Amino acid sequence: MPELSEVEAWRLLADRHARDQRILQVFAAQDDIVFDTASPRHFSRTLRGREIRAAHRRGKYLWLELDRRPWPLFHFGMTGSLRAYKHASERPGYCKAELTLDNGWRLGFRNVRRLGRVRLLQDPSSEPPVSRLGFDPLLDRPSPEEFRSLLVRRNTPIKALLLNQAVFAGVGNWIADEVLYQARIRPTRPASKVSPEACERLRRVLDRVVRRAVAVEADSTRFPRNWLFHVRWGKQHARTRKGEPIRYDTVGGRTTAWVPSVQR
DNA sequence: CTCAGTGTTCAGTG
DNA sequence: TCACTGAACACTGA
Repeated sequence: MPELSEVEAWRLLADRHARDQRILQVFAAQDDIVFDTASPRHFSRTLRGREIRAAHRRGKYLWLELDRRPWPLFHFGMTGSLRAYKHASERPGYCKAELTLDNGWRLGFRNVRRLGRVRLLQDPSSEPPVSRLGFDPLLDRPSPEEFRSLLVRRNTPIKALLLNQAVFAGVGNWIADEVLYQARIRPTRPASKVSPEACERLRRVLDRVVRRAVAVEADSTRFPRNWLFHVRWGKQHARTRKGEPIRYDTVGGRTTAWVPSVQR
């Protein structure tokens, strides 16, 4: 699930439930893949008793600002999520970390495929991996010139460039397909060959799609009806709402849903 | 049983 | 060193 809008929705969830709350208890699963640097035991001991000041996000990374460093950083991988609930009995399956707060709420980090990560860092915003991220479409508003400069001298397909977190932080497979469809650009088009007009459409569409998805807290049932999102997994013979046939190809190493009659 | 998936990293190539 | 590609990682559900 986790692209920019989902992670932003979880940031809001964490911020609402945990801001100015003390961490009374920590559960950390025995999992040295998800806890790839700080051990579960070290994670628990470090966080217990701390107070949460705020939740932050950049790209697909989420971290908590505490009253004392280090701070926890979360990445959700392909199948992670964050949940809030009140009782241990509601702890979701594949829960890798859970914080119990003094207001009674619990925050649970779930990760089925174990491609997600939990780390402890002194200053997540200024050190890798967050410091290596490119512009974040929600936090940063690049000018047309700045945006255009991201595409020049790039020979990779525009779809692959959109997935590059060092360039477009937070854009994942569905956002990339959605914005290319709405901006009417072929996913395979080399980034440097995207025309200035198409580049400007892309900038505006990316801004609009991300803001809209965040405005409904990433609830896809509330995405506008004409978005490709709703039909992109219809698979064979899938069509847009207007009846345009959807095609599936691998671009940038990922399955790409696109509409040849619209994206030229 | 096989395969794909809302992601990232790293080895290998040019 | 840089840009880029494709496989590996891990596990569930179709």
